[in-house]
Amino acid sequence: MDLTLTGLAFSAAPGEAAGVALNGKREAWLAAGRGFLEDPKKPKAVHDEKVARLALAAAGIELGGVVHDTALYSYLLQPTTAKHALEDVAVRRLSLRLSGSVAEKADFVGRLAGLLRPEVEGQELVTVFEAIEQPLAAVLAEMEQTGVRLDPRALEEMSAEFDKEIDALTRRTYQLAGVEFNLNSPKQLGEILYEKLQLPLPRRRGKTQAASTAADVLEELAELHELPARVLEYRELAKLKSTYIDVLPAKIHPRTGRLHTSFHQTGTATGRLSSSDPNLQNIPIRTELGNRIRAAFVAEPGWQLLGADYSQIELRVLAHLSDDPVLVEAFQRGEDIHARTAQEVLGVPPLGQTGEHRRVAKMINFGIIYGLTAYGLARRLGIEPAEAQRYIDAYFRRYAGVKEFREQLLEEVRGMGYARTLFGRRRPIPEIGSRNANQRNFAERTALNSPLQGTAADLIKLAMIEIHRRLRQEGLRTRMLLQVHDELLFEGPETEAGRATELVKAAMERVQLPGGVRLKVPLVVGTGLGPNWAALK
DNA sequence: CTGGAAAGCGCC
DNA sequence: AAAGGGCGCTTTCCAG
Repeated sequence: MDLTLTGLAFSAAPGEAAGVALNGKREAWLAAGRGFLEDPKKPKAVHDEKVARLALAAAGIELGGVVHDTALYSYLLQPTTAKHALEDVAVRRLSLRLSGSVAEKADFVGRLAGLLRPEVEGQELVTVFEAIEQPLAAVLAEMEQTGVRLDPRALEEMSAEFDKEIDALTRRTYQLAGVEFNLNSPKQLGEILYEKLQLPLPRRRGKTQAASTAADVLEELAELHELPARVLEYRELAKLKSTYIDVLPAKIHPRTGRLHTSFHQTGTATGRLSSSDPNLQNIPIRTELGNRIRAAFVAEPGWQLLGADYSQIELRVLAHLSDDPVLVEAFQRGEDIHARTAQEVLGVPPLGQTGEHRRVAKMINFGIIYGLTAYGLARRLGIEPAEAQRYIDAYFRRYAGVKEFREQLLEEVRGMGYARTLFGRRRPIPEIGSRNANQRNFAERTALNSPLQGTAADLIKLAMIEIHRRLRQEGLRTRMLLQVHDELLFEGPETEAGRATELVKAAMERVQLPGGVRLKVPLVVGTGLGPNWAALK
């Protein structure tokens, strides 16, 4: 089909998806497709630009022919703005409101493409758009449509079991409090802890100065009284039950029998994806009970799940961007980075290191990525701020390249007003020049973190595009299911698991930066196969 | 009854 | 004055 597409819009009736393509003469074609997924919770409409792409494909319009995407343009230009649906962008950029007709949408898309494309070009965002976001959209659409299999019976069993335990913990807590109250209410719990039981009031936190009952506070109070200990147990169970155990089975699609998340490509300030309805990027893994929920994500009979994750990707990006000799050398030699930091900062040679040394070093490494303060590190390590400050000073002495990088980066962001990833993706940080120290400190943490988190996001997105292409090229049936920031989940026939593993690992390790740039440090990828998501060892 | 803010917490 | 970056979901609580 000979179309010069200059835009994409979307509109949908129940069970139907429609794509609108627009050419240079502002004539619109409507391509409708039936049989796309309906959201059982929202039977009204599909309403998603990725589905519109599939509708176009169904009508024989090549996805490769699409050259503009106004939602993605708008996002790349203003990633800290929340909404990029056509309605929102039209109001923001054209001061025009949609009346609803498909032809009007097509018209607006055309006008917006003409307005936004030159801005994208002027801000050197074309590479990010063409090499990353545009090709990624179709990959995400396919992942959403594929969905992931969930064993609802496993969760139903857990539901009954959790009910019993939650009930027992509730009764025990009431007994310890000497009164019944709403355990889900931090306000009521605070009254019990700090008034009735006279437990020591923690430092007031947050803008409301409410008496905190957060987990780290309760952990300390648990040394003094049984009640906070039981509340912590109650909270873990209640959280898992209300957020996952009771919700996920209800979201299994009646026609596919699988769970279909939505991946949002225009939802984060840094370039990461997000996931919702349900969010499959926050499935529990940390605790024993949580891991049982993860184990309910399973492969079809005769198939296996394949997991692949980047190891320490943000620290590797930091090594590349900063060119710090110690950090680069450590990664080039394949060292355990937390052990190396323990050696550099705590002065303990690898063979003399205890678990505690490593825990502290790990906290410091993570803290660096997030722009830690002495106070924050002290609170997390349970030490004095002065001691934490000595660690931070020691870190920047030993990793002088990181210190230098941070200073140059802040200087650049002050001058430009935005931070950039290795690929040129931007994040505006206007508060970097604020006279309010609070705002400015926050901005400086953002300025350091955004290029690290954002470059890591760029890298895995590139890997996803390449993996999708190669799986297809090799004729494999293995399909991509989920992305969880530095991890990918696949499902495929057992018979091709070996080939798929090699393909995925190779693509992730050899991910090519636009312009043929190579990272100064290797990208290390771990893989695992198993019948369920918790068993990918 | 609905919407939104807050608190809290799941993940990377 | 706050005190580590990025998300989404649940519950409570309160205002309209």
